[in-house]
Amino acid sequence: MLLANIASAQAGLSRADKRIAAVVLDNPEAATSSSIAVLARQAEVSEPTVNRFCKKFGAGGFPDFKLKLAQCLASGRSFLSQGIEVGDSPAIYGRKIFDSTLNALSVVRDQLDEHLIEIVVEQLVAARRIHFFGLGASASVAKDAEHKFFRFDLPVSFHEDVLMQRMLAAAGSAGDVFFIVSYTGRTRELLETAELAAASGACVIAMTAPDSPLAAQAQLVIPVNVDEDTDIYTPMTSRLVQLTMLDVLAAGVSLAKGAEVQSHLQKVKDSLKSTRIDNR
Amino acid sequence: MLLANIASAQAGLSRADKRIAAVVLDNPEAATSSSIAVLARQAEVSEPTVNRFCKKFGAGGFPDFKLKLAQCLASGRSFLSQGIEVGDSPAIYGRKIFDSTLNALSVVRDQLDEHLIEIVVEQLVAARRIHFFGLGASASVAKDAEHKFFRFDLPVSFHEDVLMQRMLAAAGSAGDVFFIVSYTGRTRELLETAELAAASGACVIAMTAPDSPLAAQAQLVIPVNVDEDTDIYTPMTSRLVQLTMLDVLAAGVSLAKGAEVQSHLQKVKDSLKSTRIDNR
DNA sequence: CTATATATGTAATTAATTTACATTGCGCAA
DNA sequence: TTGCGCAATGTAAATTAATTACATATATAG
Repeated sequence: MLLANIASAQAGLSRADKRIAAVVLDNPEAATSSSIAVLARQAEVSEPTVNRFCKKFGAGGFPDFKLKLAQCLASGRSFLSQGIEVGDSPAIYGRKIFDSTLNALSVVRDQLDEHLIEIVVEQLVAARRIHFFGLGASASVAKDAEHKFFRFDLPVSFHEDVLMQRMLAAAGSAGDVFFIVSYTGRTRELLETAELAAASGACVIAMTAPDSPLAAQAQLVIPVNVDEDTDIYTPMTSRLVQLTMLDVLAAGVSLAKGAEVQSHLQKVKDSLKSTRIDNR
Repeated sequence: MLLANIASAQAGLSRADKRIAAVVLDNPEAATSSSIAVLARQAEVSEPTVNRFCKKFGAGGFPDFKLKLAQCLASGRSFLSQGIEVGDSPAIYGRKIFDSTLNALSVVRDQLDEHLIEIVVEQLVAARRIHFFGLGASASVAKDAEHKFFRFDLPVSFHEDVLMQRMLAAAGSAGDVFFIVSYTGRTRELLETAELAAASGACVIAMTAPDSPLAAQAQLVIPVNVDEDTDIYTPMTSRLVQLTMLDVLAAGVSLAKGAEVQSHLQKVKDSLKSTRIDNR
């Protein structure tokens, strides 16, 4: 975050600030453990200039700046905002992908809407039936959700077949929950399905981009607005954010159902044992 | 890392050190931005005692200690090794889940095997056919892989049907790649499928626990050994690690194929346009 | 070309950290 | 029990780091 700010602001900085930025960007790790005097010397700049530089970037002072820098590095954002390029070695593009994923997750973590989670969990626990719908890349997310919630003895189903989705949506009623996963929130079929479901009196929960038509249609929206380049790669980080959010919801459901799910879990686990080669 | 050390050492500390540890563990965030004087006051201890405490835990001094603490927190390990408990609010269990996910990913990031990635990418690019197999929770990972690699114009298929998997494996030949996803690496059906595939001369790539029977069977193993509690929750973090590894492999494939995939991507994207309500 | 604002540096001040040394308290042998 | 020795902790001084106030330089608009 901080590093990215410095990098992007670099062009519009004054002479001295440019030199400081260059030193910091060149070796951020070193910067986190140097004193203001060392940094000033390296940038060939006076100490107060370094201090002012820090304040310009939102830090309370030099120590605070170092702190933020360290956090920025540790949170795996070192390769942030650096797209994958043609010459990248596996180690480099691997790191870039992990870093951007880590970044996306930590941003979402810091913006978790406690109240929303509470409400969605309530809806899921109370539902007569829960349908997970998704298409394309979001289908595997929905599929994962089905598998996860099934373990908690919820009446779940998953469909990626558009016709099935429509039929179920049209046949919905109060007590049914339609949980629709979509990265864009603009897929026509899912929108129509959401409309049908809403019209039939069911509860529509959308995990999608917050400003999308699908979000507008849904009763509850779990916002997933990760900026990413989908030109070359399919949604990567957004999908992981979605899955992690589902993990959170699943945890909420299991806490809400409490002991009730334990026996069901045991049955599921027992049924899996015989499929493993050493019966563990 | 640091926090975990302090927590585990806590019992064997002296009176003053115990008090410092308690203050730090109680509010690590605050500790990162307080001065040694403030911390000493809170722990009702002298400043040099705090300083010595820092050095005991491998820091060069108090500032270095704060740095390490900040890194530890920023890397999403604050709630680490703290399981979800019954009284947890959504904000708490949400954070715990995100934190453990973040931690798992950053551990894997720091252990990426560049050479392995290179080899797997080569195999995928050269393959005549690629079959993604998985069962249960791993099925949605395999499904995601299919969707992702399809975009790169690779001859992919996905099956979660055990019979289909067996038939395809038995009918395999050199040039076929069987990419098998399994958390445990002990599922009998997948093992037998892997044996069949290997016997038919195909290449078996397993994304699974490194010390499992499936790993032993495979020609290439992408190790995913995340410790997690699967008693209550289905594999969460391991699944995300698997998906992210697949993202890395996909990036590798797209880099390897270069311009060749661009036109295919465009075709896929064009075909999706009309399914979106505003033709974006 | 001057007035004004902005950027940078110098030196002094203040705060933070570390070091050196003194004191306390505790276990243990005589 | 008493006093020796050692580890733990504290005190105060010295060092180092960071910030502030102010002076000077540099650029910019009129």
